[in-house]
Amino acid sequence: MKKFETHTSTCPIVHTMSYIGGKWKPIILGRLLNGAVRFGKLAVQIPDISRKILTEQLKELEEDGLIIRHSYSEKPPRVEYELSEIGQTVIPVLMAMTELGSKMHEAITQHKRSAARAHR
Amino acid sequence: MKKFETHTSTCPIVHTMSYIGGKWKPIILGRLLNGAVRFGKLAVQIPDISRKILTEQLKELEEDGLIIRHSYSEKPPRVEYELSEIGQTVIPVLMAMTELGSKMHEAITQHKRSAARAHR
DNA sequence: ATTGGCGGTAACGTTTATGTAACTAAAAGC
DNA sequence: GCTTTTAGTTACATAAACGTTACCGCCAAT
Repeated sequence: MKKFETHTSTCPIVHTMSYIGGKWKPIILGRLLNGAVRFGKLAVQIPDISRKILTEQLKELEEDGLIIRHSYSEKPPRVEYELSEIGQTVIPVLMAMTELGSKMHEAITQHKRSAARAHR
Repeated sequence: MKKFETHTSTCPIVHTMSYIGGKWKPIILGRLLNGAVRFGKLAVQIPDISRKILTEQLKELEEDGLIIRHSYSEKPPRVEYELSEIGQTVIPVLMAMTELGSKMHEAITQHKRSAARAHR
């Protein structure tokens, strides 16, 4: 079994969280799973994110090399983002998180109902 | 292939992040993989977390039903935390994150070196 | 020359997460 | 009833993340 190191600067989990953690990065990455998507489409598909934050997160992901930015100088300018090779490696984690999220959410909702019932 | 929903309140990834996201929760959960651990030991094993935050995060994990708190009224009081059944379900994600973290960190470090070299 | 779509940036404000220091509770042994 | 150990809590402060609003730069079509 893998070691779960403690020392903050060497723990692999800490690294993972620093690259794909935060409120929006996993969602953005999830949107790029099926190929390149342009900026405007991302903004529409993730309605609750502000454009500023979207730009910011995309820039961080690009700096870390998880995504690639393609800028086409066209009639209306077009900018697309797609997963890089490094970015592809996060797919299993995204899948595991998706898998877990739906199951766990039900279980926890259930758990909280019981807990609420219990302390009455 | 799984759907990666967008709507913030239904996206499974968002749920996952809300339960095990944040700076410390994945680390704490990682420490509980091999069975119950007492409060003091957690504090020692995760040196950079303050006791207040540790308490706080443990309480949240307990409220969500991911961990179980056992309090023994003994000579020096003893409190142990262990993964619940729900908590066990996050193990695959933790493993995937660990797996990813070490590989990706190297790749990204490498990538950033090249990027730095490029813009000189 | 002006308008409209796209992909931003700048200045500023708010919220949420995390941190520090000092204090408390409970029980066993003396 | 005082001390020691463990596991907290309270009050306060700081930092990191996120959000809002308004504006900029480019180009093609009118």
